[in-house]
Amino acid sequence: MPTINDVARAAGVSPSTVSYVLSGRRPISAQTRERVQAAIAELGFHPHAGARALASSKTNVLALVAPLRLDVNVPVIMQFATAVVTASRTHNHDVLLLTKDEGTAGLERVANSTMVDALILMDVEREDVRLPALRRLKQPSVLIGLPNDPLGIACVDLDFAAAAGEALRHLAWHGHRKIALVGPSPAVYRRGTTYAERFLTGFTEASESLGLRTLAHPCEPDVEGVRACLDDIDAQLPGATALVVHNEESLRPLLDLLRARGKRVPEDISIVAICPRDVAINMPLPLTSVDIPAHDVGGLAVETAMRLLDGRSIESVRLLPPTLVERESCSPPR
Amino acid sequence: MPTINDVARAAGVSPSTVSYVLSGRRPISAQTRERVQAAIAELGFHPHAGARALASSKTNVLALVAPLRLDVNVPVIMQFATAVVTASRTHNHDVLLLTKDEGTAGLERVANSTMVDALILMDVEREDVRLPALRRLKQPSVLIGLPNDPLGIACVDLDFAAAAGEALRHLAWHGHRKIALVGPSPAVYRRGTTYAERFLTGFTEASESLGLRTLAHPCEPDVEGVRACLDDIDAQLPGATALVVHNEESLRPLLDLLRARGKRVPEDISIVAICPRDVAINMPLPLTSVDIPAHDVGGLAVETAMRLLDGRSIESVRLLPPTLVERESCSPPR
DNA sequence: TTGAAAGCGATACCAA
DNA sequence: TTGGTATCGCTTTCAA
Repeated sequence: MPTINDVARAAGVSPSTVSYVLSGRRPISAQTRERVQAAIAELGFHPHAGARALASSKTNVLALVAPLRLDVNVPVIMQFATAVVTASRTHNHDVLLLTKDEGTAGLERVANSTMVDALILMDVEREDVRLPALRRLKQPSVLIGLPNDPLGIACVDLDFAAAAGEALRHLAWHGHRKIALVGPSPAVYRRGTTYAERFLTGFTEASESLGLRTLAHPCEPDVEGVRACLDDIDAQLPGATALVVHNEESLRPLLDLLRARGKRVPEDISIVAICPRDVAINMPLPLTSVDIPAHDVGGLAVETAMRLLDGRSIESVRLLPPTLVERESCSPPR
Repeated sequence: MPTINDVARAAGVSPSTVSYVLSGRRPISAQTRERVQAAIAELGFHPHAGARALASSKTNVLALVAPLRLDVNVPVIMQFATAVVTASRTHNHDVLLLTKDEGTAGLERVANSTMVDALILMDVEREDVRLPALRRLKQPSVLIGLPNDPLGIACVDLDFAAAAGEALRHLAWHGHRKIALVGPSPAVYRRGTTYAERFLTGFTEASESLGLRTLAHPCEPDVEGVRACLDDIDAQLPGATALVVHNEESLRPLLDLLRARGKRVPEDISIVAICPRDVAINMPLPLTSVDIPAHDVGGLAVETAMRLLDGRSIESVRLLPPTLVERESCSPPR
């Protein structure tokens, strides 16, 4: 492998000149630049990442901490990861993938050994034990999610409270007054990722301000769970004409069950789902939905990290406004 | 951040001694070791990854190239990734995540700039254009999958041909003679990942050697696709008493449809699925299945990379034997 | 506009 | 069993 010195020699310049051609941090005459670039191309020179990191104190690598369990919503996780990797590349950074189960130790390891310039964490919990450690690192971090006390750490996420508002407003506009929320499983609430409660809070508040009769019910994402959930809703909010479904995995069994019970969507019951676009589209009936914009959120996380790295200003908490897209699962109640 | 020199000074030894305490590549007296370790702990010393890489020509990082599209089987991809990261950590390596869409350029970038010691690639195609580039790299690579000409590159995967054999043998043992294969979508065959054809080949061969009447049919993984597939099977192999389903996403719609048509599983029709364990288990009816052992395959890929890195011998192609687990979807035909 | 040279922080060879 | 030190390949300051 040729080094910068080989290139310098071949081009008849000094190593520093080669470095400056590469980095553009100094004006170089067109002539010299061309000679250097020719030499680089000819020799097939590629700067050594480790040497660079050592000399410049920059790795051009971001750490991405993902929950690699299967009990969370895998496709959404994957979308975040894709977005983070893609966005990182546009900023000339690579991504080191860590699993959440390495916990605090993993973060400290990669940060303290200077493997990464910044960290991005997914699946952040209410009282996330990793936050104190993050605050101690010399690298900045960005959370995808919103813990109770984000002090000193940048956070980005969808505005789930507003998402609930959007969903209810849309249904209310159609004339629905009795609306039930099919929420995530109790396990999700217990686990302490705050998006579930933020959604619930938004749901409750919007319900009041819109003067609706509503019921919120958690739901296990299998056939039995959905059945139980629907039964409870029938019992506790009889005559409900619409559902807000904040539980991606429940959608299919839910639709199946409604069909089995002879309830047509949207004629007999309207549905607004909170889920990624492609999920909403690929249901038997295209669902009106509030998008979970994993791609945008991931991109924003990277953008935020970049700003942090070059000292630009950031908003410490950035919640993306939700977008509701009408499809075919909502109509006025009969 | 303290350096190795700080530690050396604090412990009253030379930097090289600290290095040897860290690496264990030289005998150190218990006394010295303790002094050094105390100094390390006290100062909170962490070796600088870049400096290490520069001096040792080892990064302790593996590249993992994943297809981060959503048109492939996302949960399985995720399982591979999890397995690779986890296994890497047990070998004291980290994982740099690349997307397949960066193509050959991405591989060359991270390899030539010495960001990684080895590469692991998923979603390898029959005539994968990346292979020639891989052969030119100074780092070794391991493929998850099996291209046409793997010459010089290590490959690991499930033995899909044997998996088909297992499935058919199990059904034949139950007494089935007319068996249809619900295969992946035509797009999968077209795309050129070879697992589909390897399975098909195994299916055909086992069918002959067992003297069965079989039909293989691709299947789009939505309701309409499954309906069309079942109709074709009814027409072309009337009286089939069992299905082998090598199409994870089709499983649910398939089961739904069979139920809708009044066909009970396994009383009226037996099913063997080829899919990850958890998918088979979480169906309405626990399915007898041949496991896709993503975790093992991922672990084996890392293991192979490690052997390659320290010059131990490897088998250039390693296909894991399939395991069939009996659950509740098979019985003798009526 | 360019060059010279001092680091960056480890490893590992050569000595003792 | 330990120490001294050249070396890895680049960046960046200081000088010209």
